[in-house]
Amino acid sequence: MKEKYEDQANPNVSVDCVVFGFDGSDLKVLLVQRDLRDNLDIDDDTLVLPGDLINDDEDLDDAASRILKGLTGIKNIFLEQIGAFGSPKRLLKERDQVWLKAIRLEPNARVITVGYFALINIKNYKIKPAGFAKHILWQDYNAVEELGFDHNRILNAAISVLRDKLYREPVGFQLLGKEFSLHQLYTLYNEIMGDDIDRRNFRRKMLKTGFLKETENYQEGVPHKPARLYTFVKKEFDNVSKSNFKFY
Amino acid sequence: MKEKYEDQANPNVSVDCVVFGFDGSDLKVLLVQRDLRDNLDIDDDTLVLPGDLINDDEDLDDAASRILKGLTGIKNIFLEQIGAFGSPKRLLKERDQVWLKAIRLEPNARVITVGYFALINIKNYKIKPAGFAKHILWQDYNAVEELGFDHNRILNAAISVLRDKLYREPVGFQLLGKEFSLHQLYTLYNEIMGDDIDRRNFRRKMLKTGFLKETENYQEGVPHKPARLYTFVKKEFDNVSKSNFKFY
DNA sequence: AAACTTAGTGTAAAATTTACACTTTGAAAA
DNA sequence: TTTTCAAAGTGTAAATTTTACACTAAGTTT
Repeated sequence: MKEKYEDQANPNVSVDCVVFGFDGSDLKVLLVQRDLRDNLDIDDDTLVLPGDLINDDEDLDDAASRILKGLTGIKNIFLEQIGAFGSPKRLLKERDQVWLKAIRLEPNARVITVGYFALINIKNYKIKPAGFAKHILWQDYNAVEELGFDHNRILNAAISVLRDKLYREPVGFQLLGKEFSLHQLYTLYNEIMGDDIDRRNFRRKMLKTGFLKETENYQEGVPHKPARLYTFVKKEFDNVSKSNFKFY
Repeated sequence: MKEKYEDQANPNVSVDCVVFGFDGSDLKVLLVQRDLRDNLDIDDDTLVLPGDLINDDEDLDDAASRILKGLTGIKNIFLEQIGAFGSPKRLLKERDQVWLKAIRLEPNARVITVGYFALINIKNYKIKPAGFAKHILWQDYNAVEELGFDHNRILNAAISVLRDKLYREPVGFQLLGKEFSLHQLYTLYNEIMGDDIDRRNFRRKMLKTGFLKETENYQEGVPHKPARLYTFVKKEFDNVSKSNFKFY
């Protein structure tokens, strides 16, 4: 495995991605089991965020895109930087050291990592089945336990950023399909914010923004009155002065 | 100069600090003229943000603190990370290359930098005079022109973060002395937000927060009615649920 | 046809935000 | 000592936004 990094990887800087998805009722995070991913013969079922060292000629955003492309096959994912994580102790847990020694050319190098968070529509994009699939899982955000390295810390930072953004920018739409019902959007907000939003007020406020355009389509195959589907109109959002804007 | 970095510096990661100050009417940024700072015999009056490579055993925040301690002599400065800046082209301007070759052991190394922003009370802390002083200046934020490297980009990110924070958290107080008048606070908000805030509404809203405690002291030496001075009570802020809180 | 499930709708009260102008106080100038 | 200057300090009414709250409609399943 080691030669994988020989050419161009910068031994001191990595990128890790928190990929959020929403399955209609729960917030999910994409995790990988690193020993399986890396085909290592070590006893280690530790879950980690997808990540990698950056290449020396590669921008940070591009490194994150590359990783996500590898995982999902999708090129244009909503992706945003969270920040840099650089504790000198961030790689010192025992199992992390075992993994590093097994895979890195310079296992003792100081590595700082740059966290990204990505939002994808879990239904549209099946995880690329090739090779990867069995080492990757969508885990319930609330069920995440101890991850490798300092990845819990990165995940915490990501959820904060997500909540903050959800409140001020129309990012929630990234997690849903092109057309969605107001109820789906409502469930998403309620779940991620952990809050108890008034359904009627939420609906009114969302519609008032002007970012939602109603379509002529309705839910199908549901055992109750089908809801009208809406799409998100980005143009409208860009027009509005973003400052002071609150989403619910 | 080169030996300075030999021991422990990590050639691939640096930290740059945007230090904001407020002189009572204008927002200021701390800049350094790098050739003078580094005692280099090159013709280069380029201004840059204070920054340095990190040491290999040093956390990112600590590196930023170290830099600010060196500049100002103060240990506990309000300091927050902005994010990582890692374009592979960020060091390629011609004058930047000259500087790198003059000072770095590995001038061609890929360097990503982590931006920080700091708020200090410009009046309380004179810039450490020793050696540094003549290479350092407080420049009007609005008068900043082209800086070295990608530092304009970092500065832009910093001002966005500052505005955002000012709006939601009581960070403005970091820029003022322990006791301050409402007018000073008002001027600060008006200046940084570039906005035109109603004076009476601002006053009412600020007082209503409960974070301000009035003292028995008044301005002295001003050629008009002296204003009552207030202090900031952090305890109150921590009590309030921070979410949804808006400052003006 | 009845039961179930979610869709979809309006209003009144409370809270917040906005716009707006005059009097007070102390220092400096006349 | 009187006048002038500059900022301090103060209240209200109208508009807007937020909140709390409950029933009918529509389609599916039993």
